[in-house]
Parts: sequence; structure tokens; C-alpha cells
Amino acid sequence: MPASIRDVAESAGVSVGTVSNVLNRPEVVSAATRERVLGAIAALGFVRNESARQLRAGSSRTVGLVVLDIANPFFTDVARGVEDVVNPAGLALILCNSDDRPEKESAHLDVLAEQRVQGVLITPTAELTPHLQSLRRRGIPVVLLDRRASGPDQCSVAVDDVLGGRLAAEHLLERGHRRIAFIGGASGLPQVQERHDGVEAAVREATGAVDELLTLSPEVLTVAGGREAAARIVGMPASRRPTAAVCANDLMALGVLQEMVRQGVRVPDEFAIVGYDDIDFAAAAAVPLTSVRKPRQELGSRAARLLLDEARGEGHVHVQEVFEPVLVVRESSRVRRTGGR
Amino acid sequence: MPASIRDVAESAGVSVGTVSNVLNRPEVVSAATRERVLGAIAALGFVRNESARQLRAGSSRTVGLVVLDIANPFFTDVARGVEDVVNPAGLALILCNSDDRPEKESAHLDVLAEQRVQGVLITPTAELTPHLQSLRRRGIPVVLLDRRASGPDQCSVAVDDVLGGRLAAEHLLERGHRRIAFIGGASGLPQVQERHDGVEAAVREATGAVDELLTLSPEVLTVAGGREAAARIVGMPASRRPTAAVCANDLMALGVLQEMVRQGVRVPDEFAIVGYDDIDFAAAAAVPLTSVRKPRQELGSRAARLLLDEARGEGHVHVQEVFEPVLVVRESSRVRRTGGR
DNA sequence: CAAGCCGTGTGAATCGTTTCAGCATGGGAG
DNA sequence: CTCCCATGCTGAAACGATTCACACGGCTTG
Repeated sequence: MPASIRDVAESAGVSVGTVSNVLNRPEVVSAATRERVLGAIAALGFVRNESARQLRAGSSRTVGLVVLDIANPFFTDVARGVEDVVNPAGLALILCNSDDRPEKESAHLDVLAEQRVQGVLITPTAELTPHLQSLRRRGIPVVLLDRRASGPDQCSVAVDDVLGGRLAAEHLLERGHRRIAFIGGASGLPQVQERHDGVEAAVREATGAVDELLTLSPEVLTVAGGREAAARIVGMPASRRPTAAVCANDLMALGVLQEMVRQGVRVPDEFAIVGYDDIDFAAAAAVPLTSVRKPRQELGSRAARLLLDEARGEGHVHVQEVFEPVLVVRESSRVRRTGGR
Repeated sequence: MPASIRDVAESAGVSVGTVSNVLNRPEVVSAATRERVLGAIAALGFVRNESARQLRAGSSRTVGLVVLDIANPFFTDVARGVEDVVNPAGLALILCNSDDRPEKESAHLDVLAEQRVQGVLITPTAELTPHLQSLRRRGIPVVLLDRRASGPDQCSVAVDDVLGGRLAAEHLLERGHRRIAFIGGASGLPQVQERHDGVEAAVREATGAVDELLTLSPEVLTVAGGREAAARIVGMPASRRPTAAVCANDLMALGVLQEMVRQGVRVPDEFAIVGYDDIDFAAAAAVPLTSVRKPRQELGSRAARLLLDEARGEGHVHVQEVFEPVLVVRESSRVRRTGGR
């Protein structure tokens, strides 16, 4: 129903080839003709049909971004970094939310493949779905985001999460904490596992044993999950109860904080909390959260640049970028009245 | 380069029409042929080219959502509501962020038009761009989100913001506050204007004058904007300084809170704050925020349902839905020591 | 036994754009 | 005057899937 390039051509009294030229290489068309064509385009309200162009061109002007949790500000910050690179390049971003569910992830990847996106940025769920492999086999660039590539045949942009976990744990150990909890999801995400490993290593080095490390795995990596974990901690006998927690992300840390406050446990005096990601809301929490900061926006923009480079082809070399996290100390882990150095 | 339907047909020894039938109406193909074709599809790794299908079909399997600020959790919650309706319907969601900038909004709308989306959900910037009108003229359904339609010729899903503003203000007035600030952006968004009007009306009714209402317009409707406004308030002489603020959204309320805390102003004792939207983080703030709650997810899902209905055609009637907001009282506006009833 | 029907499958037209070989036209160089 | 080239435009092929009229057997039916 909408006007096509043929209608424009007819109305301007030229051939379709000329209209296409006006659209794509205006310099080869004489000024007079160009004006006439542009007039017709405006008069008819012509809008190029991207499907047709794309069918001819073989690929679209879009890239896909698949995140684990769109409600987590960490990912919207990442998305903004991606957008800042991708839009100026004339590409549109299709933002998908997998909710950490492999089926949703696969479904989204299928759609992106059908759309013939130029490439996909993804923070995948724990197990890498075959859909991801098949995308790559089809020659569609895939860059892993916040997750290290398993081999040198793929780009990835991640953060040294072992270090991040270690920073968090060492900070608590220095503060005199000995019984520490690590709160991460049960989904088996490698990022989370690495954070755990960093914490564990630090605890072992400081105490000579890891018995002191309690690992809790709430169902989901959200505020609700944090609350769930905190409730379990509060339910423990005081003799075995940890005095501090490292959370695998800030949402869970906020959940832990909320539940502790609700149960009358004072933070940080009776229980210290360290989060991860350092989202903006961490600093604004009831008790401002100590957190492991990642360069969120830069993570996204760097990944997007790598993707565009790979999509351009021509001597692209795969890069596995690893950023260094930094610990930001705030109120939630301030030195304890009772213990400490 | 990827396998086309023709390759599949050849490999399975059937015509392309038959392959298409296997894909779209499997029941008209005999079981034996179907198996053979499916085998060929799997063997070749065939993925349907959506552009080609769409070129023929005339419209795509996508809808667009344009929001003012992707970093505002209010909008991600809305987006989730949209997704919950749209994905099960077999449609993909293209999420766009206008950052409250008309140029970005227009650019996104152009892209969506070229993509031939089934429809667009949008929280528009202050002035309605001509691009929006031209979309509608092209027969593409547009549903306004969190913004009332100006006429009965369009669907919209909004919240009674005059009421919301009134609820917030009456609450503060009951608590004994007289000099009240309204903190909203300078962008001229009608939603914000309506919240202001509600506050103003309540103040006038309670005090007989509106002199007591101070309106501040930070540049942006974000945490930074809130901080900016708070700094100005703190800089005022105590005699004229407001004792409470209604903020046009929770991000700004959080910013106000942060700045007040930083400047040593006690909340709520010296300064009370009411936010708007009731995002999850409002309850988790340093001082839990009183806020005007909107049904965020439902806003999105309702709008999406209206959009799908309109896109389906056949006797669609435009609906201007208005939800009622509810005030959720928390710590940031608890009764003052000094004043109050 | 002719007619009609059902179940399967074929093949060509079609969607709207891009691209490219090629055709006029006219002007300048030789 | 002829040759050549540049400029500006044309027209058709191509992209890949869908759809529809139609063909072909084999059956039922009257």
C-alpha cells in the first residue's frame, strides 16, 4: 500500500534506477532531476522498504544484543555503550532479554538469524546453546559480553572476575571477617563461578582453609534472590552464621541488605555486604554498598566496536579483552565495632 | 551465501513451493516428503530469510518500542510488560532509546518505518514530531505509552498524573509542610506538567495561594538532575527554603536524596521527599522513598495488547486507558518532629 | 464409465530495491 | 568532420520466500 520506488519514478517521470541513484549516490544525478525526484518522494511520502534493500544486499542494517536481565541496570548501561557505537554507524540495535533462560535465548537467536543481523552481542546463559555455534558457522559475527571466550577463535569483552572476587574477599578479610558467604545464582554462569573462585582463593590464603566459606545459590540473580539468601543466613545458628557476604551482583546485594534491615540485623555492624557491578543504585542504597566496579558502558562500546570490525571483515583479528575491576568501598562494609584490625 | 529455499528444494528433490509448504502449512505435505525436506533443512543449516518473506508479506514480525530513558528502571519494567505480550504473539521487539531528544526519536521512527514494523509503542518527547504523524498516515498503528492521546483517534495508555501529583502534595500538606518544591524537567513533557498541576491545585486548596509552590526544572530527568535541584534548594535562604519536594520521577528523587545527605540535611526531618513511579529501587534507597506508584508492567502489557489489536484491524476501537496511581508512604516523608498534626 | 474430488506436488509470478551494462547526447580534441 | 569520452539516464536481472492456478493420479459416485 505505501508508495514504492516505482510510484516515485512514475510521478517524477524518470526510471526506477534513477530514483535509486538519488537515494544512494546523489552525486551521479543532475541537480534538476534530483530535485524533481526528491519532490516526488516528499509528495508521496515514500519510505524505503528496508526488506527489499536487504534482500538484495544480503544483510540488514541491524545488530542484536542479548542480555541476561533487562531489569538489571548493569545491562542497560552496557546497552547504552553499545548504542553509542552502533547508531552512529547507521545500524539499529535489537535488544533482547533472555532472562537467563536458554529457551528464550535460543528463540531470540533464531529471530536474529532470520533477520540476518550483521552480528550479535551476547551475554550467554550458562551452557552455550548450539544456536550460538550455528550462528557463527553461518558467518555471523558473535562477540561475547561479560564472558570470556573459550578459545582464540572469537572476540570477547570481559572483566577479570577472579580478581574481582578476590578484591571483595580480601577487603572483608582485612576488616576481620572470617566466616564469609558467597551469594551467587544456581545457574552455573562462569562469571559467577569465577567470582566465587576468587573469593575462595582469598579465603584459603588468609585462613588456611575454605571451611569458612559458605556458598549460597538462590534461584535467581535478582533482588528477590538476595532476600532469599539473606533469610537463610539469618536462620543459621549464630555460631556458624557468616558475618559478611560477597554477592555476585548488586541486585542480590540490595536484596540481602533489604532482608537484613527487615530482620533487624544492622549493616555493616552485624553483617557486612559487598556487591558486584557497582550500578548507580549501589551508592544510593539504604546503606551505600561497597561494590566491585566494572566499566559498564565501556564494556558495551568496546564489544560493539569489535563486532563492527569483525562484520567489516578484511583482516579482523579476534581479541579477548579483559578489563580490571576496582573495589569501591562504601558504608556497607565499614570497619566493625567488634572485630577488625 | 547461506542456503536458500532453492538449495533445500534441490537437495530434497522437490520444488520450492513444497519446501515453503513444509515451513508454513506442514499439514498439506505428505509425511514422507515432509521428513525428507526437514532432513535437507537440517543438513544445510537452512534459516528462513525474513527479509524475503517480509517483502512478499508486506509487513514484518516486529514492533517498535521507543522510550525516553532506557536507564530508568520504570521503562525497563514497561518494556518487560510489552515483551510478555509481544513475544508469545510471535513478534520481536525493537527497543529504542530517545534520551528525550527529538532528533534521536525521529531517527528511530524512520528506521522503524523502513523496517515496516507492525506498530510502534512510544513515550514521545514533548513536542510530537511530524514523523509520528506520518507513521500514522502510513497506516502503522501507534500507541502512546504513559502519555494521553490528544484525541479519540488514537490509542493511549496513561496514568492520571494530575491525581498523582495531588496525592503526593496532599500527603505532604497533611504532614504540615507548607513550602513545597516541585522538581520536574525543563523538557515540557505533558506528564510532568500534569503532575505539576496536581501539586499546584492541592497546594492552592490547602493554603489559598500558590506562592508556596517552588517549581524547579533541572536539565535532565535523572539522578543528576535531582542533585542539581537539591543543590539549588540548599542554597536558598532558610526563610524561603521549601521543607519538602515532590519529584517528577524516582530517579530525580534519589538524586535529591543523595545531595541532601551529602550536604548534611536530614531526610525526612529537615526535608521530606516524594518520588514518582515507585521503581523497585525507591524502596531500597538510603531513606526509603515515598512514591506515587504506577502499574509499570501492566502499562506496557496493556499498550502492547491494544497495539496488536489495532494491527490486526477488523473493527478496532481506539481506547484511551487511564490507570489510577496510588501513593506508597515510606520513610522519606514520615511525620516531622517539628511540625505536623 | 464419465464426472468430480481429494491429496500432493509443481512452477511461475510477485514483492521493492539495487546494480550494472548499455544507450543517448553533446562537447572538445585532433 | 570524425572520434572519443563524460555525463545522465534507462531497463532488466537478481535477491529469496510466498502464493496461487494448475496438473496428475487415484478414488468415489451416480
